Amino acid sequence: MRSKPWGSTSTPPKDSIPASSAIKTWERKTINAVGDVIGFWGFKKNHGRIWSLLYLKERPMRSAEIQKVLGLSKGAVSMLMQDLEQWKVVVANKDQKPRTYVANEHIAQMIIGVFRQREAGLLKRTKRILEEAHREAQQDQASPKKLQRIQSMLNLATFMNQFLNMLSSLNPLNVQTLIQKFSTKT
Amino acid sequence: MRSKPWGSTSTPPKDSIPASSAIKTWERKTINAVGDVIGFWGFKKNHGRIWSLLYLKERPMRSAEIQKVLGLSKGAVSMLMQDLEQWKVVVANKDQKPRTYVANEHIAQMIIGVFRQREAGLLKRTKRILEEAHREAQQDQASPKKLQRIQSMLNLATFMNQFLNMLSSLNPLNVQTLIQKFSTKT
DNA sequence: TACTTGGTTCAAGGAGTCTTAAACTAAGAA
DNA sequence: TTCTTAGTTTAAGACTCCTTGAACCAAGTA
Repeated sequence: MRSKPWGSTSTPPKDSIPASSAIKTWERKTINAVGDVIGFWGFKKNHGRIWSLLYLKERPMRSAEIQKVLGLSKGAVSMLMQDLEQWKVVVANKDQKPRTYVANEHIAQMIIGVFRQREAGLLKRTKRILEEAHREAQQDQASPKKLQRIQSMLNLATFMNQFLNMLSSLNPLNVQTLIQKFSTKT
Repeated sequence: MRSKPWGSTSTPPKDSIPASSAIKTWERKTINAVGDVIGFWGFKKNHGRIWSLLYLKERPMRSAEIQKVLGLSKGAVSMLMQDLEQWKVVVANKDQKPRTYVANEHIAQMIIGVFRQREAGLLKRTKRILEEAHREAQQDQASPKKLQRIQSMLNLATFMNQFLNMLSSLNPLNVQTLIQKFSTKT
Protein backbone atom coordinates (compact mmCIF):
# COMPACT_ATOMS: atom_id res chain seq x y z
CA MET A 1 0.00 0.00 0.00
CA ARG A 2 1.49 3.28 -1.01
CA SER A 3 -0.65 5.99 0.40
CA LYS A 4 -2.06 5.37 3.81
CA PRO A 5 -3.80 8.40 5.23
CA TRP A 6 -6.20 5.89 6.68
CA GLY A 7 -6.83 2.40 7.86
CA SER A 8 -3.37 1.02 8.18
CA THR A 9 -3.59 -2.34 9.86
CA SER A 10 -0.21 -1.97 11.39
CA THR A 11 -0.22 1.15 13.55
CA PRO A 12 -2.74 1.25 16.37
CA PRO A 13 -3.59 4.87 17.18
CA LYS A 14 -1.92 5.82 20.41
CA ASP A 15 -4.08 8.24 22.32
CA SER A 16 -4.22 7.53 25.96
CA ILE A 17 -6.43 8.36 28.84
CA PRO A 18 -4.27 9.51 31.74
CA ALA A 19 -3.50 6.66 34.11
CA SER A 20 -4.70 8.78 36.99
CA SER A 21 -8.29 8.77 35.79
CA ALA A 22 -10.83 6.69 37.64
CA ILE A 23 -12.03 4.40 34.90
CA LYS A 24 -11.35 0.74 34.34
CA THR A 25 -9.13 -0.76 31.68
CA TRP A 26 -12.01 -2.23 29.73
CA GLU A 27 -13.79 1.10 29.80
CA ARG A 28 -10.72 2.83 28.47
CA LYS A 29 -10.34 0.24 25.75
CA THR A 30 -13.93 0.59 24.68
CA ILE A 31 -13.83 4.36 24.65
CA ASN A 32 -10.68 4.56 22.58
CA ALA A 33 -11.78 1.89 20.15
CA VAL A 34 -15.06 3.63 19.49
CA GLY A 35 -13.22 6.92 19.22
CA ASP A 36 -11.10 5.46 16.45
CA VAL A 37 -14.09 4.19 14.53
CA ILE A 38 -16.01 7.43 14.75
CA GLY A 39 -12.85 9.32 13.96
CA PHE A 40 -12.46 7.22 10.87
CA TRP A 41 -15.80 8.35 9.56
CA GLY A 42 -14.75 11.96 9.45
CA PHE A 43 -15.46 13.12 12.96
CA LYS A 44 -12.86 13.87 15.55
CA LYS A 45 -11.75 10.98 17.63
CA ASN A 46 -12.67 12.89 20.74
CA HIS A 47 -16.23 13.26 19.53
CA GLY A 48 -16.41 9.51 19.53
CA ARG A 49 -14.65 9.12 22.84
CA ILE A 50 -17.00 11.48 24.59
CA TRP A 51 -20.13 9.86 23.19
CA SER A 52 -18.75 6.47 24.02
CA LEU A 53 -17.95 7.49 27.59
CA LEU A 54 -21.45 8.82 28.17
CA TYR A 55 -23.05 5.83 26.55
CA LEU A 56 -21.04 3.43 28.61
CA LYS A 57 -21.49 5.24 31.91
CA GLU A 58 -25.27 5.33 31.48
CA ARG A 59 -25.58 8.48 33.55
CA PRO A 60 -25.42 12.26 33.16
CA MET A 61 -21.92 13.66 33.38
CA ARG A 62 -20.65 17.20 33.62
CA SER A 63 -17.93 18.81 31.55
CA ALA A 64 -15.42 18.86 34.38
CA GLU A 65 -15.72 15.12 34.79
CA ILE A 66 -15.43 14.37 31.10
CA GLN A 67 -12.44 16.63 30.97
CA LYS A 68 -10.73 14.78 33.75
CA VAL A 69 -11.56 11.26 32.62
CA LEU A 70 -10.50 11.81 29.03
CA GLY A 71 -7.62 14.12 29.82
CA LEU A 72 -8.80 17.00 27.67
CA SER A 73 -8.61 20.71 28.22
CA LYS A 74 -11.56 22.74 29.39
CA GLY A 75 -11.80 24.57 26.09
CA ALA A 76 -11.66 21.38 24.07
CA VAL A 77 -14.50 19.82 26.01
CA SER A 78 -16.56 22.96 25.64
CA MET A 79 -16.17 22.97 21.89
CA LEU A 80 -16.64 19.26 21.46
CA MET A 81 -19.82 19.28 23.52
CA GLN A 82 -21.19 22.07 21.38
CA ASP A 83 -20.63 19.97 18.30
CA LEU A 84 -22.16 16.87 19.80
CA GLU A 85 -25.14 18.75 21.09
CA GLN A 86 -25.78 20.46 17.81
CA TRP A 87 -25.70 17.10 16.08
CA LYS A 88 -27.95 15.71 18.81
CA VAL A 89 -25.42 13.02 19.52
CA VAL A 90 -25.61 14.01 23.17
CA VAL A 91 -28.38 15.78 25.06
CA ALA A 92 -27.59 18.54 27.51
CA ASN A 93 -29.55 19.44 30.59
CA LYS A 94 -29.05 23.16 30.79
CA ASP A 95 -31.37 23.76 33.70
CA GLN A 96 -28.88 22.56 36.24
CA LYS A 97 -26.01 24.89 36.92
CA PRO A 98 -23.19 22.56 36.28
CA ARG A 99 -24.78 21.44 33.04
CA THR A 100 -24.92 17.68 32.48
CA TYR A 101 -24.92 15.55 29.36
CA VAL A 102 -26.25 12.14 28.41
CA ALA A 103 -25.63 10.04 25.30
CA ASN A 104 -28.20 9.83 22.59
CA GLU A 105 -28.68 6.15 21.82
CA HIS A 106 -29.64 6.63 18.20
CA ILE A 107 -26.06 7.22 17.27
CA ALA A 108 -26.06 5.52 13.88
CA GLN A 109 -28.99 7.60 12.77
CA MET A 110 -27.16 10.70 13.90
CA ILE A 111 -24.00 9.84 12.09
CA ILE A 112 -25.87 9.37 8.86
CA GLY A 113 -27.66 12.65 9.35
CA VAL A 114 -24.51 14.60 9.96
CA PHE A 115 -22.81 12.82 7.13
CA ARG A 116 -25.53 13.84 4.78
CA GLN A 117 -25.62 17.38 5.97
CA ARG A 118 -21.91 17.57 5.63
CA GLU A 119 -22.11 16.56 2.02
CA ALA A 120 -25.03 18.78 1.15
CA GLY A 121 -23.08 22.00 0.76
CA LEU A 122 -20.38 20.52 -1.39
CA LEU A 123 -22.89 18.64 -3.49
CA LYS A 124 -24.91 21.73 -4.22
CA ARG A 125 -21.85 23.63 -5.33
CA THR A 126 -20.60 20.72 -7.42
CA LYS A 127 -23.91 20.35 -9.14
CA ARG A 128 -23.94 24.00 -10.07
CA ILE A 129 -20.40 23.96 -11.39
CA LEU A 130 -20.81 20.79 -13.41
CA GLU A 131 -24.04 22.00 -14.98
CA GLU A 132 -22.25 25.18 -15.89
CA ALA A 133 -19.37 23.22 -17.38
CA HIS A 134 -21.86 21.12 -19.32
CA ARG A 135 -23.42 24.21 -20.89
CA GLU A 136 -20.06 25.66 -21.80
CA ALA A 137 -18.96 22.38 -23.29
CA GLN A 138 -22.07 22.38 -25.47
CA GLN A 139 -21.31 25.86 -26.74
CA ASP A 140 -17.80 24.67 -27.35
CA GLN A 141 -19.08 21.92 -29.68
CA ALA A 142 -17.86 19.16 -27.41
CA SER A 143 -18.76 15.69 -28.62
CA PRO A 144 -21.95 14.05 -27.33
CA LYS A 145 -19.79 11.51 -25.59
CA LYS A 146 -17.91 14.17 -23.66
CA LEU A 147 -21.18 15.78 -22.65
CA GLN A 148 -22.38 12.41 -21.52
CA ARG A 149 -19.30 12.00 -19.40
CA ILE A 150 -19.79 15.28 -17.62
CA GLN A 151 -23.28 14.08 -16.87
CA SER A 152 -21.89 10.84 -15.51
CA MET A 153 -19.57 12.68 -13.18
CA LEU A 154 -22.48 14.65 -11.90
CA ASN A 155 -24.21 11.37 -11.19
CA LEU A 156 -21.15 10.16 -9.40
CA ALA A 157 -21.29 13.21 -7.20
CA THR A 158 -24.85 12.48 -6.18
CA PHE A 159 -24.24 8.79 -5.84
CA MET A 160 -23.27 8.61 -2.20
CA ASN A 161 -25.81 11.21 -1.39
CA GLN A 162 -28.61 9.05 -2.69
CA PHE A 163 -27.28 6.27 -0.64
CA LEU A 164 -27.35 8.28 2.51
CA ASN A 165 -30.83 9.44 1.63
CA MET A 166 -31.93 5.86 1.40
CA LEU A 167 -30.39 5.16 4.74
CA SER A 168 -31.89 8.03 6.58
CA SER A 169 -35.32 7.37 5.24
CA LEU A 170 -35.48 4.57 7.74
CA ASN A 171 -37.27 5.13 11.00
CA PRO A 172 -35.34 6.09 14.06
CA LEU A 173 -33.96 2.94 15.56
CA ASN A 174 -31.48 2.23 18.21
CA VAL A 175 -28.13 0.91 17.29
CA GLN A 176 -28.72 -2.78 17.38
CA THR A 177 -32.10 -2.95 15.70
CA LEU A 178 -30.72 -0.83 12.91
CA ILE A 179 -27.98 -3.33 12.38
CA GLN A 180 -30.39 -6.23 12.52
CA LYS A 181 -32.52 -4.62 9.91
CA PHE A 182 -29.60 -4.50 7.59
CA SER A 183 -28.29 -7.92 8.40
CA THR A 184 -31.51 -9.43 7.14
CA LYS A 185 -31.30 -7.45 3.90
CA THR A 186 -27.83 -8.70 3.09
CA MET B 1 -21.75 25.41 12.73
CA ARG B 2 -18.87 25.23 15.11
CA SER B 3 -16.53 22.64 13.81
CA LYS B 4 -16.06 22.53 10.12
CA PRO B 5 -13.30 20.26 9.06
CA TRP B 6 -15.45 19.55 6.08
CA GLY B 7 -18.17 20.62 3.73
CA SER B 8 -18.58 24.22 4.59
CA THR B 9 -21.00 25.74 2.12
CA SER B 10 -19.22 29.04 2.21
CA THR B 11 -15.62 28.44 1.20
CA PRO B 12 -15.09 27.00 -2.25
CA PRO B 13 -11.80 25.08 -2.33
CA LYS B 14 -9.25 27.17 -4.16
CA ASP B 15 -6.89 24.91 -6.05
CA SER B 16 -6.08 26.12 -9.49
CA ILE B 17 -4.77 24.62 -12.64
CA PRO B 18 -2.06 26.86 -14.04
CA ALA B 19 -3.42 29.30 -16.61
CA SER B 20 -0.72 28.27 -19.02
CA SER B 21 -2.06 24.75 -19.42
CA ALA B 22 -3.77 23.79 -22.60
CA ILE B 23 -7.20 22.86 -21.34
CA LYS B 24 -10.45 24.71 -21.61
CA THR B 25 -12.29 26.50 -18.83
CA TRP B 26 -15.11 23.98 -18.70
CA GLU B 27 -12.60 21.17 -18.52
CA ARG B 28 -10.82 22.85 -15.64
CA LYS B 29 -14.10 23.41 -13.83
CA THR B 30 -15.11 19.81 -14.25
CA ILE B 31 -11.79 18.45 -13.11
CA ASN B 32 -11.65 20.56 -9.99
CA ALA B 33 -15.25 19.92 -9.07
CA VAL B 34 -14.81 16.18 -9.32
CA GLY B 35 -11.57 16.48 -7.41
CA ASP B 36 -13.42 18.13 -4.56
CA VAL B 37 -16.07 15.43 -4.43
CA ILE B 38 -13.61 12.59 -4.48
CA GLY B 39 -11.46 14.41 -1.98
CA PHE B 40 -14.46 14.71 0.27
CA TRP B 41 -14.84 10.97 0.38
CA GLY B 42 -11.45 10.46 1.93
CA PHE B 43 -9.19 10.39 -1.08
CA LYS B 44 -6.82 13.10 -2.10
CA LYS B 45 -8.25 15.77 -4.29
CA ASN B 46 -5.56 15.09 -6.83
CA HIS B 47 -6.60 11.47 -7.09
CA GLY B 48 -9.96 12.77 -8.23
CA ARG B 49 -8.53 15.39 -10.50
CA ILE B 50 -6.35 12.90 -12.31
CA TRP B 51 -9.12 10.38 -12.80
CA SER B 52 -11.42 13.12 -13.94
CA LEU B 53 -8.89 14.44 -16.42
CA LEU B 54 -8.35 11.02 -17.94
CA TYR B 55 -12.07 10.29 -18.04
CA LEU B 56 -12.84 13.57 -19.70
CA LYS B 57 -10.03 13.40 -22.24
CA GLU B 58 -11.06 9.92 -23.34
CA ARG B 59 -7.56 9.04 -24.40
CA PRO B 60 -4.35 7.63 -22.95
CA MET B 61 -2.14 10.20 -21.32
CA ARG B 62 1.38 10.04 -20.02
CA SER B 63 2.67 11.25 -16.68
CA ALA B 64 4.47 14.23 -18.11
CA GLU B 65 1.28 15.53 -19.66
CA ILE B 66 -0.79 15.02 -16.54
CA GLN B 67 1.90 16.74 -14.56
CA LYS B 68 1.86 19.74 -16.83
CA VAL B 69 -1.92 20.04 -17.16
CA LEU B 70 -2.60 19.75 -13.46
CA GLY B 71 0.49 21.62 -12.33
CA LEU B 72 1.85 18.88 -10.11
CA SER B 73 5.39 17.78 -9.45
CA LYS B 74 6.92 14.76 -11.09
CA GLY B 75 7.11 12.90 -7.79
CA ALA B 76 3.54 13.67 -6.91
CA VAL B 77 2.21 12.33 -10.19
CA SER B 78 4.30 9.19 -9.80
CA MET B 79 2.91 8.48 -6.36
CA LEU B 80 -0.66 9.37 -7.23
CA MET B 81 -0.62 7.16 -10.30
CA GLN B 82 0.62 4.27 -8.22
CA ASP B 83 -2.32 4.67 -5.88
CA LEU B 84 -4.83 4.95 -8.69
CA GLU B 85 -3.39 1.99 -10.49
CA GLN B 86 -3.39 -0.15 -7.40
CA TRP B 87 -7.02 0.69 -6.83
CA LYS B 88 -7.70 0.01 -10.52
CA VAL B 89 -9.14 3.47 -10.87
CA VAL B 90 -6.86 3.95 -13.83
CA VAL B 91 -5.25 1.39 -16.10
CA ALA B 92 -1.63 1.70 -17.14
CA ASN B 93 -0.10 0.50 -20.35
CA LYS B 94 3.40 -0.43 -19.30
CA ASP B 95 4.47 -1.87 -22.61
CA GLN B 96 5.08 1.49 -24.15
CA LYS B 97 8.12 3.29 -22.95
CA PRO B 98 6.56 6.49 -21.91
CA ARG B 99 3.86 4.61 -20.01
CA THR B 100 0.28 5.78 -20.62
CA TYR B 101 -2.84 5.72 -18.52
CA VAL B 102 -6.56 5.60 -19.19
CA ALA B 103 -9.48 6.06 -16.80
CA ASN B 104 -11.43 3.11 -15.53
CA GLU B 105 -15.10 3.87 -16.10
CA HIS B 106 -16.36 1.81 -13.21
CA ILE B 107 -15.35 4.47 -10.79
CA ALA B 108 -18.19 4.15 -8.29
CA GLN B 109 -17.54 0.46 -7.90
CA MET B 110 -13.89 1.22 -7.32
CA ILE B 111 -14.59 3.83 -4.72
CA ILE B 112 -16.74 1.45 -2.77
CA GLY B 113 -14.11 -1.23 -2.97
CA VAL B 114 -11.36 0.98 -1.72
CA PHE B 115 -13.61 2.38 0.93
CA ARG B 116 -14.31 -1.07 2.20
CA GLN B 117 -10.73 -2.14 2.11
CA ARG B 118 -9.77 0.98 3.92
CA GLU B 119 -12.10 0.18 6.74
CA ALA B 120 -11.13 -3.46 6.98
CA GLY B 121 -7.98 -2.97 9.00
CA LEU B 122 -9.49 -0.67 11.54
CA LEU B 123 -12.59 -2.79 11.84
CA LYS B 124 -10.64 -5.91 12.57
CA ARG B 125 -8.67 -4.24 15.30
CA THR B 126 -11.74 -2.62 16.79
CA LYS B 127 -13.60 -5.89 16.86
CA ARG B 128 -10.77 -7.55 18.70
CA ILE B 129 -10.43 -4.79 21.24
CA LEU B 130 -14.13 -4.52 21.94
CA GLU B 131 -14.51 -8.25 22.35
CA GLU B 132 -11.61 -8.17 24.76
CA ALA B 133 -13.22 -5.31 26.67
CA HIS B 134 -16.46 -7.25 26.77
CA ARG B 135 -14.77 -10.24 28.39
CA GLU B 136 -13.00 -8.10 30.92
CA ALA B 137 -16.22 -6.30 31.74
CA GLN B 138 -17.86 -9.65 32.38
CA GLN B 139 -15.11 -10.68 34.76
CA ASP B 140 -15.52 -7.32 36.38
CA GLN B 141 -19.19 -8.05 37.11
CA ALA B 142 -20.41 -5.28 34.86
CA SER B 143 -24.20 -5.11 34.60
CA PRO B 144 -25.91 -6.92 31.70
CA LYS B 145 -26.93 -3.56 30.35
CA LYS B 146 -23.34 -2.38 30.17
CA LEU B 147 -22.34 -5.58 28.43
CA GLN B 148 -25.17 -5.06 26.01
CA ARG B 149 -23.91 -1.58 25.31
CA ILE B 150 -20.44 -2.75 24.49
CA GLN B 151 -22.06 -5.15 22.08
CA SER B 152 -24.02 -2.31 20.55
CA MET B 153 -20.89 -0.32 19.99
CA LEU B 154 -19.36 -3.27 18.24
CA ASN B 155 -22.40 -3.32 16.00
CA LEU B 156 -21.96 0.34 15.35
CA ALA B 157 -18.42 -0.33 14.25
CA THR B 158 -19.55 -2.87 11.69
CA PHE B 159 -22.51 -0.78 10.64
CA MET B 160 -21.08 1.08 7.70
CA ASN B 161 -19.12 -1.92 6.71
CA GLN B 162 -22.27 -3.92 6.19
CA PHE B 163 -23.56 -1.21 3.98
CA LEU B 164 -20.54 -1.18 1.82
CA ASN B 165 -20.73 -4.94 1.60
CA MET B 166 -24.27 -4.68 0.40
CA LEU B 167 -23.24 -2.15 -2.21
CA SER B 168 -20.30 -4.00 -3.55
CA SER B 169 -22.24 -7.21 -3.85
CA LEU B 170 -23.82 -5.63 -6.91
CA ASN B 171 -22.37 -6.56 -10.26
CA PRO B 172 -19.84 -4.33 -11.89
CA LEU B 173 -21.69 -1.53 -13.59
CA ASN B 174 -20.65 1.64 -15.19
CA VAL B 175 -21.28 4.88 -13.44
CA GLN B 176 -24.65 5.77 -14.81
CA THR B 177 -26.36 2.43 -14.64
CA LEU B 178 -25.22 2.09 -11.08
CA ILE B 179 -26.84 5.37 -10.25
CA GLN B 180 -30.01 4.41 -12.09
CA LYS B 181 -30.20 1.27 -10.08
CA PHE B 182 -30.23 3.28 -6.95
CA SER B 183 -32.59 5.91 -8.17
CA THR B 184 -35.26 3.29 -8.67
CA LYS B 185 -34.79 1.94 -5.18
CA THR B 186 -35.32 5.34 -3.58
C1' DT C 1 31.08 3.77 -21.86
C1' DA C 2 28.40 7.94 -21.13
C1' DC C 3 24.07 10.33 -22.04
C1' DT C 4 19.04 10.73 -22.00
C1' DT C 5 14.52 9.78 -20.56
C1' DG C 6 10.94 7.73 -17.57
C1' DG C 7 9.99 6.56 -13.24
C1' DT C 8 10.64 6.02 -7.95
C1' DT C 9 11.87 7.25 -3.31
C1' DC C 10 12.30 10.04 0.64
C1' DA C 11 13.79 13.88 3.65
C1' DA C 12 12.50 18.51 4.28
C1' DG C 13 9.24 22.11 4.07
C1' DG C 14 4.55 23.78 3.78
C1' DA C 15 -0.35 23.85 4.50
C1' DG C 16 -3.91 22.88 7.12
C1' DT C 17 -6.10 20.93 11.29
C1' DC C 18 -6.49 20.18 16.28
C1' DT C 19 -5.51 21.34 21.07
C1' DT C 20 -4.26 24.16 24.52
C1' DA C 21 -4.04 27.95 27.68
C1' DA C 22 -5.30 32.24 28.87
C1' DA C 23 -8.49 35.89 28.64
C1' DC C 24 -13.20 36.77 28.70
C1' DT C 25 -18.47 36.57 29.78
C1' DA C 26 -22.31 35.29 32.67
C1' DA C 27 -24.58 34.25 36.81
C1' DG C 28 -25.12 32.93 41.51
C1' DA C 29 -23.37 33.55 46.48
C1' DA C 30 -21.51 36.11 50.22
C1' DT D 1 -19.84 44.76 45.03
C1' DT D 2 -16.67 41.28 44.84
C1' DC D 3 -15.66 36.35 44.59
C1' DT D 4 -16.32 31.94 42.59
C1' DT D 5 -17.70 28.68 39.31
C1' DA D 6 -19.33 27.31 34.58
C1' DG D 7 -18.79 27.96 30.11
C1' DT D 8 -16.97 30.31 25.66
C1' DT D 9 -13.69 32.23 22.57
C1' DT D 10 -9.38 32.62 20.18
C1' DA D 11 -4.45 33.24 19.16
C1' DA D 12 -0.48 30.47 19.36
C1' DG D 13 1.74 26.19 19.23
C1' DA D 14 1.71 21.26 18.24
C1' DC D 15 0.77 17.97 15.27
C1' DT D 16 -0.45 15.62 10.79
C1' DC D 17 -0.67 15.01 6.33
C1' DC D 18 0.68 16.44 1.58
C1' DT D 19 3.79 18.11 -1.83
C1' DT D 20 8.10 19.21 -3.45
C1' DG D 21 12.66 18.69 -5.20
C1' DA D 22 16.69 16.40 -5.43
C1' DA D 23 18.92 12.12 -5.58
C1' DC D 24 18.50 7.75 -7.26
C1' DC D 25 17.56 3.60 -10.34
C1' DA D 26 16.66 1.32 -14.77
C1' DA D 27 16.57 0.93 -19.58
C1' DG D 28 17.42 2.47 -24.15
C1' DT D 29 20.64 4.82 -27.41
C1' DA D 30 24.84 6.67 -29.40
